[in-house]
Amino acid sequence: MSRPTIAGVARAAGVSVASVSRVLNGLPATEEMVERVQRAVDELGYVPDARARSLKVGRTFQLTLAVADVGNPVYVTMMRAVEEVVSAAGYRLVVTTTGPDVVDEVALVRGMARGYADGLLISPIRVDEDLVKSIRECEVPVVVAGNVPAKAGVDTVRANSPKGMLLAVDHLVAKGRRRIAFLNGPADTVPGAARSKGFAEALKAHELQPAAVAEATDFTFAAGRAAAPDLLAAGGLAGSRSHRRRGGDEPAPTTIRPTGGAFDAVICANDLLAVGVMHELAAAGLEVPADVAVVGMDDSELAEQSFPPLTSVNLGSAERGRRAAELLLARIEDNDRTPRRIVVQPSLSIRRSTP
Amino acid sequence: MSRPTIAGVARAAGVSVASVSRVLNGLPATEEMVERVQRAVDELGYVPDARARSLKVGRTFQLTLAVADVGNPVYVTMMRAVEEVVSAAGYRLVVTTTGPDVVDEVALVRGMARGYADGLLISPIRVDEDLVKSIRECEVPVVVAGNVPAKAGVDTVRANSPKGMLLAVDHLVAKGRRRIAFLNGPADTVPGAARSKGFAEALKAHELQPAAVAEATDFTFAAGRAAAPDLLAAGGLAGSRSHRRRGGDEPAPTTIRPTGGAFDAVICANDLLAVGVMHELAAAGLEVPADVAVVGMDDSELAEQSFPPLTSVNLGSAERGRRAAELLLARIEDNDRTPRRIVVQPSLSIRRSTP
DNA sequence: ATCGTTCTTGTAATCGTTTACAGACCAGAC
DNA sequence: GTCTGGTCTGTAAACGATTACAAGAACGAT
Repeated sequence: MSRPTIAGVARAAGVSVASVSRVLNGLPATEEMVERVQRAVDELGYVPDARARSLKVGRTFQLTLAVADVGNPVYVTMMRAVEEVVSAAGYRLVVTTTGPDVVDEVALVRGMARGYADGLLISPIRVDEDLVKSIRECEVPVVVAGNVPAKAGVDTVRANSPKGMLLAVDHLVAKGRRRIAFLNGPADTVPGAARSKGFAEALKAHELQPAAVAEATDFTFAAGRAAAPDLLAAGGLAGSRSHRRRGGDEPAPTTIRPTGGAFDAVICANDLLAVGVMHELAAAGLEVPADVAVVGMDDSELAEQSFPPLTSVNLGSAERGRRAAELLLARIEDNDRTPRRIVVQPSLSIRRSTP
Repeated sequence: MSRPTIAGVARAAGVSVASVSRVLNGLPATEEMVERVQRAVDELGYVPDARARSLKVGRTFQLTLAVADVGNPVYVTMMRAVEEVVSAAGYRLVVTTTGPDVVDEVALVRGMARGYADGLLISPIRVDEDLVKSIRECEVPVVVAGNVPAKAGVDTVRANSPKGMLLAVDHLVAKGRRRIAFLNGPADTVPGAARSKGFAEALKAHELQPAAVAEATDFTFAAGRAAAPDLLAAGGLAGSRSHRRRGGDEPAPTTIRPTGGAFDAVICANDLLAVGVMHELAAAGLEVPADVAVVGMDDSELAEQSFPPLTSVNLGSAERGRRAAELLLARIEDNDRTPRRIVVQPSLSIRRSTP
């Protein structure tokens, strides 16, 4: 036997479908009516069909969060924050994953027109013309967690990577490190580009030259490990298992060897890369932070789980999630409001991977 | 202007809605018809409404995966495997998160009757009568990744925790460890109960007594850290910063001190707990694996990311995800098949946290 | 008793699709 | 020329809810 419909309930209660619908939605009705309907509903175990309902009322009370890589712990922070806000507002949150390809994201955004959800929260890793276009034309409200051109005319919440980079460099310099290397993710991604620029600016602010720069093929642990040898080689540290050990708190020598020299600190574009690098540093016989200080970005749960715990730039992922969710709810409420562009300020979570 | 409907397309193409629907669904039509419809669709940017479609055909072509804790890396392994299988079959996967409370899970299962998806894949952390009942009565096919009574009459895919425990103990014993401690998660959970039983059996098989047992309040990193002091105290290792150091490969002394003695190995009910414990061991001045060997369970991405990399019991999360997804697809195909109960065999991923 | 309010309930249209059914058309066979 | 059979297309009825509108009931005021 198939599941009961509102017509079945109406029949069982001896009333009309309209009445059933009304009591179910809390519209005024006599006490007796409420009671009869309630009984029939309980008896049949009736549950209204969300598809039919949303077809009629034009809302699904679902929101979609699209993330590129479920394996990246920064998303769990963000997801938790988003979930909290939207569920408090009476929405269900469903998460879908796009691949690293921008075409998947475009397909997803276009697909929103099918009416899966009332809004979309997307954190694109790569952005191109197509994606911007699809977002602008999207049938449902979209907010982007990340950097997208203003002309897209869409609400955005983004991090301040350059400022975050500066915090990291400030900290390292204050601890006496001068030969700072940088491991980026793919530079053709939004965060990759931002962090690359930020790193250059931050070093310039301190009148330093980068000690070494490398680019991983992905924002993943494996890519971080794979890229580390290049970085070590560029820094003249490759295979230096016999690298001189210094006492923990003794400041690094101040002789600044510009680019190409050995480095005493490395900043990584996210925590996964940083943890990957730390593994390779250990394998090369280098100690963190004594020989090389390591700074990650995102301040994800992984940062405190790693060993040594990772000093990491907190780019406000929880706050970004929260603000983005709020923007989305506000836009669903009023689609004519002018798009906001929120920038969340970073902070530095200092842990033991830096002196 | 609102988004176009099939009627708008029909008007623009000068044909009937039925014809539009037919060409869109690839039913036979003349070449000219196909071409006219196609043109109108492209011109208007028409995208069919999934709600209306699924209301009529009774299928959404969506599958739901419900996980308890997005922060647990074991789920990313599983999620990836599930995603692969279901997307190959032409379904969208949406992920929702339940809390640690069984009432949330019951609500979710009941809610499936609203027609959000064609099937549900759930990995419940706690199971009670209500949950079993709600699963049995669920309107859409459900498969459970985890252990649920056979009388629930539902497809399940589960791990073999006792066997996995045995692999861990075998390995530790082979390396000369005899005083083995155990950090469990909450014992009132499905995995907690299974692992507790498995640990006891595995020790018995080797005629050993547990060196110490503790129970964390959750399967999380924080809970692992919080529970570690108890474990160390129970093992007489509390605050033993001056603990005697042994050479790395030298076997532990064979004097077996039964329960209450210091331990030289600890098995943790999942990887997060294990990493939490490793942090506390380090804080207590103990070295892994020289002083204490550590074994995790799940063999999640975190196991290889941790430092030292964590020896972990692979409970087959990827395979479980894959098999569970296949069962779900098969049941959607034919809801009358008799429920299968698949058990996935474990293996041991040996890394550097054990000698 | 009649009228006009107000409150409650039922009838039927609607949301955007799919699809059963019937009608139109055409070709070939007699 | 008529009939048969086969395509192809259009009309209209679902799917399961919400809701505008109308009708009926109750009740007090005149």
